[in-house]
Amino acid sequence: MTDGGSALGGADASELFQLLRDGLPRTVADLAAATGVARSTVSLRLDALTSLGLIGPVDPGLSTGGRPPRRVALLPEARLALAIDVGASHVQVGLTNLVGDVLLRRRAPSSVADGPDPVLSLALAIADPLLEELGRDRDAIIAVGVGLPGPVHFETGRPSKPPLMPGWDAFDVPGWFRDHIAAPVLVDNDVNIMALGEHSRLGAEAGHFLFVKVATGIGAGIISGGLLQRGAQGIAGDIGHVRVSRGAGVLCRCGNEGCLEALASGPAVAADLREDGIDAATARDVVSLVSAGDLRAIRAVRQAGRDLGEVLAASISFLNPSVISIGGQMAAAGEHLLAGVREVVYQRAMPLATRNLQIMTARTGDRAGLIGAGMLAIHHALSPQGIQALDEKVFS
Amino acid sequence: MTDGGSALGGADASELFQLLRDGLPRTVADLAAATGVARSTVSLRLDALTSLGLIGPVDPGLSTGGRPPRRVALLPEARLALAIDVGASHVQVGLTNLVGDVLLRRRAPSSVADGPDPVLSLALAIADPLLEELGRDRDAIIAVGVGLPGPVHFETGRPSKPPLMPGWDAFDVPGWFRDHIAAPVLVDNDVNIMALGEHSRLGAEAGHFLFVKVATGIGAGIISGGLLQRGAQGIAGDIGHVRVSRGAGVLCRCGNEGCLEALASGPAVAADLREDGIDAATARDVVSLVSAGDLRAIRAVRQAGRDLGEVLAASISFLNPSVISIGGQMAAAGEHLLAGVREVVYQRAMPLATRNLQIMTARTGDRAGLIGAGMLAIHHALSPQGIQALDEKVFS
DNA sequence: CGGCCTTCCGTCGAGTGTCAACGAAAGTAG
DNA sequence: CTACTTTCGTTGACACTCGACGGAAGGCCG
Repeated sequence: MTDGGSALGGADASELFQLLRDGLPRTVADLAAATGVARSTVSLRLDALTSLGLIGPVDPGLSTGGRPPRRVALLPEARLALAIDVGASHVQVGLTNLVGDVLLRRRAPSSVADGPDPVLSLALAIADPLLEELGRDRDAIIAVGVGLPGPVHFETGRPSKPPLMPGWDAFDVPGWFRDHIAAPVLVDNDVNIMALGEHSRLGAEAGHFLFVKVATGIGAGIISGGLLQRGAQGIAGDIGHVRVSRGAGVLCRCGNEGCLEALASGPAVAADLREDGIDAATARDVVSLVSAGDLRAIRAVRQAGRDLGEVLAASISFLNPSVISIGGQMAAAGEHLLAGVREVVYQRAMPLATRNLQIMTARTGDRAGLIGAGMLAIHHALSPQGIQALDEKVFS
Repeated sequence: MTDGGSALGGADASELFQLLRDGLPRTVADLAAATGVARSTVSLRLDALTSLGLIGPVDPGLSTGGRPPRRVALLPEARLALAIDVGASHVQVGLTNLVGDVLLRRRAPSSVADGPDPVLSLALAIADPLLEELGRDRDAIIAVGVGLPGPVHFETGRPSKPPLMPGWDAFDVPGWFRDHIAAPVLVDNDVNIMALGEHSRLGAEAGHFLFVKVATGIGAGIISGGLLQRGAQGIAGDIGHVRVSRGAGVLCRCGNEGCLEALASGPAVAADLREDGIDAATARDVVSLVSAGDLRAIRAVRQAGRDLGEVLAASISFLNPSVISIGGQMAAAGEHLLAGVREVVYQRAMPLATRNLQIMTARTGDRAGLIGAGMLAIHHALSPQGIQALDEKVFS
């Protein structure tokens, strides 16, 4: 059966595999009950998956008076995902296992404005020593996830008219990788990637989830019904240029006035502080001041939280999320930003929508993007189609 | 094979059927190519579906030099869907065929505040003569769709704390029908239903769609990636209580101030006009005045459009829709309302998001809810699971 | 108008995948 | 150590799917 063809039984082994993707061990009887197929059939399909190397036996289950059932589970280290988080001034590269744990990661300065080839080459140059450290090679990579700081046409993996990334417009990122790694490449914008990363570390209660990145810009990623919502042009969640009430007369780099980003982003808060004679230029400076207990910085951050809360109150009415995570550099200002957000949200939004709503700072911190890039890659590679493609590749 | 069991071959006939749901005729070869299974197998499955009565032969295709291929298609009148649109003061009942055409419909005054039993009984009492008019009976009904003017827990079909519907809270609507019609019952809130109805009459370009109802209240239905987005508590799209800039000091019935609904709803515009000494009480009065060319009414409607546009500009940034339809009674004021909306939207929203965005009045008018209720019912009944359930029911 | 060609339909045997049953295996309890 | 319980791997029966084949239905041409 494995002679040049497929090892997967009825091609339904990939469906069975979906149950094991969470990494938890299961007995054959569990799987038979969950899928409705006979135990003997489950056994056959597990053999196929085992021969692919994706699953393996783990310690047997507890005996209930007879022979203890054997248990199988995903082998998390069977393959790796390569996660690449491209920022404006840095690139972060990591390797994750199949459940999304970041095994190794490394950051390096790199200007996205240098164009695709230098940045992606650097990312690969970082990845190789990481692979070596784990004793693996590029063949161990089952998929690549890439986050870029601008709008991306997800289906093709090409950036679409990114404002901050000269030379990247319509560049075929998956095509570039094709010469270097024989694995599928998924590309999405950095906020979506971070949303996926943070979402993956929350429980199932976060089925309707909003991730907000507050840094140099402000953006959001929407996960609804377990799916990332990208919108018609892939720019859903672009909340940085929604007008807020405090914004009359405040000009934004987008050419409009009163945008959220012009009031609540890191540079905007820093500019506010400079007007008070405080030396601050970036989000990082603001966070340092807040950490140091500077009252004026705290007040400014809280006001930024209120501005953000105004927009989030509207988004809560639209989307009715159950969890909102706030990440990005400014999230390091922690509770002060959130206090402002909550103040306005609980005043403005409808009680039913806020009753079970959690608003919190992102748990994943600066690893959100990397984790998300890994999750995006893994999600694709371990999908039924991905498993079948892998099967055809292995038994070619 | 049909002796007490299932007529559907490998239970995959229901998958094949999905291709035929659009009502277009297809040849066996078409279907074989589309599904990847052998022509002979397709033939067998079509036999099973034919014996269910859902599909049938239509005029053969054009010969390409040999025997012309036979073609099969959905029989749209094989079954009916019962559509019920419950409004605050009226109930509208209709019968649709399997592609969602409304065959007959009737409206009757009915106060939703009378409670579930009187309203639903009335709906059935209207439905029976309609059925008779078509020469059918209740057994012809394959599913029931119900729209209610308040939040609904979709999975269970129970209203959840509706403000305007005393006696309906947590009422088991599908359970009520169980004694009267042996068909699945789907319940959703009226705005979602209208969104489904309007969406079904737009082309595939409306994959990311926003429907806005402007009447006594203001609400929205979101369809993203082809799926209706209901949010964590099923109250997504509740945009009536988002604050707008013109709202300082304007009290809303929700207890807050500055809500969109307090400025741009039918009653709110009517109240504005009364301040100018014009006799107007409801949305209907406002629309009449606009139709009559009353300049003050036109100006008020346009201003309401601007207020709405402010909220929609934000929603465009969040969701990045490709089409926005505006329905509800106030939509009858047509271009004047839209002019205000467009004025603000094109000023505020980002160019990329508005570049390919269509903003229009709902094509389906006051039939939106009815069509949507029918589509909801049909969508469920003709899904793979629905077809299998039907099969088991017929060949029990 | 009849013969020939093209294309499609229905049937039938071969092959494959799935299932329930059965005996062997691997534990626990006394 | 024996009896009992539970699970595992195998195996033959059965159902489903596929490709092939002969017949059927229509167009084309002499």
